[in-house]
Amino acid sequence: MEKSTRYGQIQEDLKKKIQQGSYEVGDLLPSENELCAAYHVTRTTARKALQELQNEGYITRQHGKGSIVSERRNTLGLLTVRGFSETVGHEVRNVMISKPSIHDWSRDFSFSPSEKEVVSKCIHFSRLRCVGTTPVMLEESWLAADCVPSFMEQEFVDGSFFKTLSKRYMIEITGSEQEIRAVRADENVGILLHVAAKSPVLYIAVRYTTSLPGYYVYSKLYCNTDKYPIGNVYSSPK
Amino acid sequence: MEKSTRYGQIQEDLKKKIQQGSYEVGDLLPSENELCAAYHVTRTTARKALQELQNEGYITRQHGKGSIVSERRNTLGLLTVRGFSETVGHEVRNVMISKPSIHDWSRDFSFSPSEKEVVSKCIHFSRLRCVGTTPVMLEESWLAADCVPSFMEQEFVDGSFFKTLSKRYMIEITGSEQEIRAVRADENVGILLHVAAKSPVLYIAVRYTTSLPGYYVYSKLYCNTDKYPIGNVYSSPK
DNA sequence: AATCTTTACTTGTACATACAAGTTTCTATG
DNA sequence: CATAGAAACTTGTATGTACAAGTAAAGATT
Repeated sequence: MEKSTRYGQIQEDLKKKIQQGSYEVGDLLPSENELCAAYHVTRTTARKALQELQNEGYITRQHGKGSIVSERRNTLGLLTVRGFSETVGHEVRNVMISKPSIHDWSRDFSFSPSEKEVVSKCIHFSRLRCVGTTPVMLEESWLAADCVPSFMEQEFVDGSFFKTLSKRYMIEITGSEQEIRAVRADENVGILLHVAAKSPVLYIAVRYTTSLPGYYVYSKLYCNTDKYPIGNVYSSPK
Repeated sequence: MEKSTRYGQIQEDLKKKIQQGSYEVGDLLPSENELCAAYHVTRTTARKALQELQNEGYITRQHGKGSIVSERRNTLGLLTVRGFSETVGHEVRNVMISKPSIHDWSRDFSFSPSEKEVVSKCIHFSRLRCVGTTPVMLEESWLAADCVPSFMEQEFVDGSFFKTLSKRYMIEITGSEQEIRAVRADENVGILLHVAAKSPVLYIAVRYTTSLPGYYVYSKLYCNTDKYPIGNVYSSPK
C-alpha cells in the first residue's frame, strides 16, 4: 500500500485526512510551504502531491489562496481509474456472477484486442456490484491469460481485482479509455440490476491500460443510475 | 488563442501537429531533451507540456521509451472541460433552440446554486449540437447574470459559449463536476434528437467551475449515443 | 548463431532557487 | 472612519542540476 515516492506518501497522507474528516469541505489544506516544512521536501515535491489530489478531484486550487477541499458526492466515480470499492465510500458488496474462466475473445466490442492478445487465451468473469442491498452495476471483464498465471485457481486479494493484479502480478492500472452510451437493458441485465427489461441503463465500455505495454484489461459495465449516478470530476491543472 | 505560458505554446504546437497528422497514431513525439533544444526551455517546462497532452488524452507516456500518440476515436469527448466544438473534430453545427433570456433558477437540479447566485438573475439558453446533419446533443445552460453584462445583446464569439466567456468577460473554465445517468427521452427531447419518445438517452448534469471563485456555469445535456458515444480518456500522471 | 553485457538513449523523481501574480491583512494617510 | 497602499502571505511559471530506472540497440562472449 505504501507508495514508494515522497509525493505519493504525502498524497496518500492528505487523502486519508480528508476522508477521515480532519479537513472538512471548503477547508484549506496546509500551504505548499507548510507541507515542505512538515515533510522535509522541496516545493516541487509538495506541489506534485497536491496536483495529484486535484486530478483525483479531492481538492481545487486557487491562485493566491490555497488548496480547497472539494465536495464529495454520492456518485460512482469510476470515470477515473480508481476501482469501484475505493471510490464508493459506503458498504459495497460484490457478487461474483460467473467465476473467472477461459473464454474466446468476443467479437462485438468497442475496442479491438491487439494482435498479441488474440493469440493468447482469454479470461472472462462478471460481477454484480451492490451498494448496500441495491445492485447498481453489472461488470464483465476480459483479460489475456498469459500474463496472469494461475489467475483462476486463486481468490481475489481483498475481493478487489485491481489489487490482485497489483499484488500478485505487479501489474498496475495506468489509465483508461471509455465509451459511454445509454441503452435498453436486455432481459438478463434487467433481472440482475432489478430494473424492468428495456428500461434505460448506462453502458460503459472500458479499456484499461496497464504498466505492461500492449497489455489491456477490457470491461463492459451496465449501470442502474436511478439512485447512484456516475460521477466525474475534472480540474485542468493549469 | 496564443497561450501566454511557454509550456502552453509547446502544448498547442504539438497538439496542432498531431491533429494535422504530422505525427500518426503510435508515433513517438520528440523526446523531452529534443523539445528542450527546439524550444529553448528546460526539461521541467517541456515535461509540463507533455503532461498536459497526456491529461487531454493525446498521448501516453512510457518510462524509458517516450511519448506515444494515442488513438483518437469517433466520440464526443466532453467529459473533460474542452468545449464541444473543440473536441469533436469534424463538421459541427450548432442550432440555438432558445436564445439567452432572463429566467428563474429552476428547482430540480443535481447541483444547488450557491447563495451568491440565487440573489442574482439567471440567464438561460439551449442549443442543439449536430455532427453533420445528425443531432447528437441537446444542451441547456444556466449562469448568473451579474458577471456577464450585456450577455444577451451580443452574439457568441465564433459561435462558442466558452470562447465568449473567455474573450468578452475574462472568465475561464477551470474544471467540471458531472453526474451521468441513462434516462428515457421525453417528447420534446425525442423530437429534437430524432429518437423515439421513451428511448434511452444519456443525461449529464454538469457544473463547470470558473476562474471566478463561487461563480459556476450549469448545464444539462441530453445525448443520442447511437452513433457518437461519449468518450473519456484518463491517464494517471504517475 | 545465440546469449549476455555494455552503452546510450528515454522518462521519473527530487533537489534548490528565482521571480511573477493573485489574495488577504495590516497600516499609514487622508 | 474610511480608503489607499504596503507587506506578508498564497500559488504559478521557469531555470538548472542530479541521479534513478526503464528501453533498446550495439558489441562482446560463449
